Amino acid sequence: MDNKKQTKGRQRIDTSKKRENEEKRLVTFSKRRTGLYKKSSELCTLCGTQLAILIFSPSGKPFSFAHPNIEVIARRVLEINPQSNENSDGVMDAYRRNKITELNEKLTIVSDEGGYEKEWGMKLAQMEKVRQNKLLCEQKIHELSDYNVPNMKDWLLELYGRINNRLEEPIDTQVVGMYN
Amino acid sequence: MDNKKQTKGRQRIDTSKKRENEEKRLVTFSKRRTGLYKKSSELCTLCGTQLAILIFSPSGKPFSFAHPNIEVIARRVLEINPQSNENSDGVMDAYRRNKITELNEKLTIVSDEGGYEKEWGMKLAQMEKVRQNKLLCEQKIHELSDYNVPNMKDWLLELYGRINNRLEEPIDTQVVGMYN
DNA sequence: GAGTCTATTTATAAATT
DNA sequence: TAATTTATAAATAGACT
Repeated sequence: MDNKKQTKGRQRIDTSKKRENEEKRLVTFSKRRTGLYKKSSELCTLCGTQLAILIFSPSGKPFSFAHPNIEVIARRVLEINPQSNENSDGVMDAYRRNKITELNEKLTIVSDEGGYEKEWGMKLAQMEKVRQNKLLCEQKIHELSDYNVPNMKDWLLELYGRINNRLEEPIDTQVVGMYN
Repeated sequence: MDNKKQTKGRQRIDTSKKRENEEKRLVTFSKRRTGLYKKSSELCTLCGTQLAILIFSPSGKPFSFAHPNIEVIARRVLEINPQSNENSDGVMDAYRRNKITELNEKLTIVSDEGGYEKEWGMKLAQMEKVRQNKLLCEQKIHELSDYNVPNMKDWLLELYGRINNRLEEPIDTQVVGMYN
């Protein structure tokens, strides 16, 4: 009889460093991003939370995921009753899951096409450009005296500033032009 | 010999509906949020992406996670060389993972204490209040004519609007007072 | 209520189609 | 170049501390 295993199955990878093989890296990005959306969706459903995720690929392409609203829309598109009590193992549920995945892809495309997220994508890309020169957290964050932060960039900067303030050894920071 | 199994082990749960037992729901929220942070962190490390997550618990308490900057700070705190090539299975790496988890918790606390995210938390809570009256995606989104969206709330609204525009059967939406 | 331990479910790396 | 398959790694529900 044929006891030879057909594949080596899942192999352990080092999650503490970047995958250098570009092909593998792209496949991993796609698979794990999908997995992250699923986990996020489940967290929201199980615990009744709201959630938003933004991912910027190295090229600056933005991906996003939000819950529960995408789910609400999915139910609408699939004509599934919001209070449905179907068991998650059923055939219909597998179908639903696929549809939701499709819809998430559509969400990404839609928001990307509109150029809407490009706005943020560009801002982050600019930040990244600066970061590659000098680490962001080594730059001074000042003039953020109130908490009425208007956008993602400032939110992140503010957050880092706060962490920085709590470090035993404060990081000597200074602002370098963020937009050039 | 004692063949009796000590526990029933992991049991399957229905991920298509909210956990009704509050104690279990809180445990699940804590465990899965941690898991989501880990997955997010790995995605960023493996694929070289930037990522931000916002989670609002039903009570409006905000949690956040951002990468790679938190990692950069973690390395600093742990005095680990950024270009370290240690294998992820090593003892030191387990230690590092724990420290990063700790730091993520600190991040949440820090940003929460400052009242910074409370701003958003309140906005989302207000949105939620409206949503419970009438689903958000059933409300009209208008006057968002440009893409220079100033905050999270508008970003979400804009996103939903765009999805809405692509649906075969447009949702008849209208704005209800968002802040009362 | 946070951490540990099983047993099991779930995610996914690599191969394959 | 994107789906499917296989085998294994990783996450986690429930019980216990």
